[in-house]
Amino acid sequence: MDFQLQYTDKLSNARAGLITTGHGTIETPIFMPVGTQGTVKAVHFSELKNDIKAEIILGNTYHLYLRPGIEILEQAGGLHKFNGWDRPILTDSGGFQVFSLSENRNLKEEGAEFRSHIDGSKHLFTPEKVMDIQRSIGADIIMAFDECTPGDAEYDYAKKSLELTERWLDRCFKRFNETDGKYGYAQSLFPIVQGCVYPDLRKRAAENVASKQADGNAIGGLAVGEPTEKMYEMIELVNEILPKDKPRYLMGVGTPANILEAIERGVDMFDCIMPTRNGRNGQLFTKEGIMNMRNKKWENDFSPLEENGASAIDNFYSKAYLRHLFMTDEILALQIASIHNLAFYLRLVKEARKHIVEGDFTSWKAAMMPNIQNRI
RNA sequence: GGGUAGUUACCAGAGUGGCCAAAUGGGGCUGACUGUAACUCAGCUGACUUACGUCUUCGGUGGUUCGAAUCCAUCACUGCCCA
Repeated sequence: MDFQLQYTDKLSNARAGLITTGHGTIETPIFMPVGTQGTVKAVHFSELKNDIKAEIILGNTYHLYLRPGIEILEQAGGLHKFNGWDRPILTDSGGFQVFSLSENRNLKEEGAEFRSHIDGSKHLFTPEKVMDIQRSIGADIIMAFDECTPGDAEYDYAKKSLELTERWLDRCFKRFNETDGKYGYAQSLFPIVQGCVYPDLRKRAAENVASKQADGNAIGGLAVGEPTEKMYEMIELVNEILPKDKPRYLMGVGTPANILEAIERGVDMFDCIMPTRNGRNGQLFTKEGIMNMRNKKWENDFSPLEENGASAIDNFYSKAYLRHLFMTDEILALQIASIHNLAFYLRLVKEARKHIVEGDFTSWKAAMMPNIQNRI
């Protein structure tokens, strides 16, 4: 994997770059739709390419390990061959599941012991095993196995958690360097900065991560319960330390506003379930603000979903029709909302990139911020 | 015409003398959702009120009772069965 830093904003830390992988290139800043189980929920790949213009999607190690399982993925020739997505893929390591499925796991030095949320069976995820699984899945970018610390963790817990994550990181790199990709193209391992909301922990974590000289670096453990301002502070602090010539990936974030704030602070890559999950739950993101499509006020509003929207479906379908689809529990509602939101997110980062290149990112962002946070 | 069962909030449907503004579903209204155990979850849904609370309701009317959605009488309407 290669990263070329193409432009840097004069008034902020915003950057535009180009990532080259074995499955094509990615223009940054980029938003990566989440496809946990090898599918971006409710969205066909043709729509992902043509309407949404996704350049890279995510998969999840924990979920793909449980189903369909590593054997099937290897028989298929990796996730790209299995699901037919021929562009770049990034897999999360399962570190977030250590956090989100915390009732079903037991953390030990060796690794995280999980109980499957599907059948209750026991599984042990070690850093080595997670590297092996991600070799079998075959994503272009794979993530270190970490503990995603809750945003409200006490200092002592956060410190112990970070130390465990750092020991696991060394084991991840050791295993990663001892093995090769299985399908004829290179994979890159991104380490993850933890440290909760504590500046000294974040600083130390960022320095440790930077020392690995990886192809790219991630910031994790944010937007997990801490105040938003703390998140921005941590991003600033960490990005002062992470290498400028490598892409920076802010994991799991966030709202459109979060993303612009993070781009301004030098983040290049994003993923979030928000456009898809919130879309399925009836929430639409637009450049005018956020709409709840179940609201009665859309009942007889036959105007397009979004004027000059990011995809053709915005003109094709009306607000009243989409509301009708949600109220009657039609599957098409989930599809339209997911496509719309993802297209909006992808256009948002594409426009951010354009304005970074043109040199007016800061003023463009300032004009965008009030609108995209508006409730309509 | 005879018999029988029934009539409860937007719908369905519990409740058979005080703990009932009335269970539970559905529908409706509003909100939440940030590296996806999520087409999920939460609140509200008689009126007025920020709330405490007050008031008006359980087909109509009239009774019995300290007290009625619940008991009695009668009227109206509906389902089913028999002619």
